[in-house]
Amino acid sequence: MASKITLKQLASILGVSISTISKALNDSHEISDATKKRIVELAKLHNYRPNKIALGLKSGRTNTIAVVIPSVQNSFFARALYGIESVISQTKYSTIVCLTKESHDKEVDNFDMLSNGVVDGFIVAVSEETQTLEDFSHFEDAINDEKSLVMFDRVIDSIPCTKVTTNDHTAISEATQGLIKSNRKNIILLSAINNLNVGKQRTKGYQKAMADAGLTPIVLTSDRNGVANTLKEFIKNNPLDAVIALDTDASFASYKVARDLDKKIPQDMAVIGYVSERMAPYLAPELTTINQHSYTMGKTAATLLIEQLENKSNNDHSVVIDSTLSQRASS
Amino acid sequence: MASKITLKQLASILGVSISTISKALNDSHEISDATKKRIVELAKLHNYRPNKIALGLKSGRTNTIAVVIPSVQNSFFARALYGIESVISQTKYSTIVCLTKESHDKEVDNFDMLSNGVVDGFIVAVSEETQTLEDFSHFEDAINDEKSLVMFDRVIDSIPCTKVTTNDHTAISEATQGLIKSNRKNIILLSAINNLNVGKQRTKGYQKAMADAGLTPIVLTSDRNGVANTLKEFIKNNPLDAVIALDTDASFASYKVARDLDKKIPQDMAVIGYVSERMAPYLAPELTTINQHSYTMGKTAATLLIEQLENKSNNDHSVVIDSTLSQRASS
DNA sequence: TTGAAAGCGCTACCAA
DNA sequence: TTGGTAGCGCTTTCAA
Repeated sequence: MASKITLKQLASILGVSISTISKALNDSHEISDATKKRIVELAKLHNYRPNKIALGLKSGRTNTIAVVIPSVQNSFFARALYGIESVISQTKYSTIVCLTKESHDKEVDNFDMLSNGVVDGFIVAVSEETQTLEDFSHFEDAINDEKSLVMFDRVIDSIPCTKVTTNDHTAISEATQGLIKSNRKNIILLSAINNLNVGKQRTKGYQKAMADAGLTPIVLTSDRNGVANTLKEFIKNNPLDAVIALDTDASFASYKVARDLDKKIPQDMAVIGYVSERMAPYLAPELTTINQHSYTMGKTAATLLIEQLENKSNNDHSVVIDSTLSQRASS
Repeated sequence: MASKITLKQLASILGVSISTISKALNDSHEISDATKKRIVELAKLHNYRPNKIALGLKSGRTNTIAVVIPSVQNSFFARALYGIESVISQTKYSTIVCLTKESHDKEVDNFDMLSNGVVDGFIVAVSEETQTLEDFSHFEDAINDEKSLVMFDRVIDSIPCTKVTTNDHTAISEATQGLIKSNRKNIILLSAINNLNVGKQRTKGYQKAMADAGLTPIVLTSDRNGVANTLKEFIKNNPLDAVIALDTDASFASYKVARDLDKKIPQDMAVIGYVSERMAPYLAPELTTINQHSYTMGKTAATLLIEQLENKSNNDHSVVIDSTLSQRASS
């Protein structure tokens, strides 16, 4: 069946006016049941679907929202996206996903591209580069364009919009305190993401807890590939009885180094890490993690955006989702 | 700065006609350099951006393509998406990502929603339910609507469109043969994805290799959570010297069971699995994997779609990306 | 109960 | 070199 039939064509087939067709299909009371029926039947026969673009032009709204995130390979964002999608798909809205790869240019491009009539709102986790450059004009433009905007996880305080964050800082502080309470003294922090703001935030939580306890914080940073060696070199020359690993690579690397150097987890070396809840039980021993509840964060961000879109309430409130410690055998 | 300025407004500010503005902004030779300059300056001042929706209505094309995939939590699709995105973002096109969660309804909804003027083409990995129900009318409709269509990984043979697949069947056959050659006799296949067609395809490759060698194939299936126990129970009552694990959960579970039962990998039990190339080296011993080159598959699918979009060549050809064995220490 | 016409923002054809 | 106008597909007054 050749598709792509328009109101106009339908009208000429039936020999009625376009507006009659339009009204009938929208079940207007202005149209008699008889003609309504004829029209609906013909439309069904031809598999008529209203052209979304034309509707968008007319109404100024497209019922589409954009999710702009750095990556989808990172399990945090993958799961957050899942949460977002599960909310949006229950509504009349659909989702555009854009990946920035932490690039400011890409982020700006996406906003430019989508702001002009393509989407009604944005859910964004701000790219690293944008945070570094402190160039936020694309966000301001979007707000001026009367787009709804929700930031999650990576947020910019100075932009007036709804924000969904996690209290990472606190969670990691508490985790550190827990380690201290169980008599660990040489607690180091291992990170393959200290180029990222998130990494720095988490680091602060650790440093504060250590300082409060009168202990010296030690932060080991590296890139993804070098993280295992960085830790290994450190252990060879320094005492260590606990590691807090800031990301998946650092977490797995800690286990690898423990094996290589014949250190028992948690006896010789406790480990607390960031790994998806699905993965954690597969490690031996099972890894104690800091759970950021990515799915919930995504759902929350989406719910808030939808509310804003519907009420047009120019809301600018913040929600904090508590990160929690998932205690397992490694600490 | 209030945005959302239109040609019409620009025209009234400058006291010229809309078409003059349009032409000037498109750098038409019909317009004098002087007025062109005035207009471009004003446009820049007001941060004018053409309305994408209006352009779409006019041209019948939107320069947007949809990627319709089951999930993004699965590292295969996450990486494939990365490949797709890296190609698309080099072009004038942008990407809409839709997640079907293996649901036929969601897949059909997405196609319905996007076919009417929203996107120019589709890249799709067919959902499991669609394969089971064998209801492919949404693909046919899309083709009738003259949308470009590329399927990857999960493809439907009977639909005339470009396809990018992998020769999983062969790769796993060869892996099995390798195991046999190194004198493994009791090789079992472990799968948490045998509800999926992909799983069944892979299983066939294993079965064929075993049968060819005169060995009895043994297929252990389970869901994600039960997979470790399924293997454990089997080992307690049966001889086993190699495991081929069809998915990430089965792969990790094999390691867990080996630890629990004090089996050495690969001495007592060889393991070949499906795990992202990033993860494999973290396992002890490092896991031999079947690498599907997800990134390459994504890039290829996107490249083919773009070509089709540009040439309007109604291409219907297939590309096979070889899966390869990444030999590591576990086998 | 039905239809004609305007208009969403833009491009392109044809006149001036 | 510039401007008027039609039209993309649709909704929505206002008239008939």
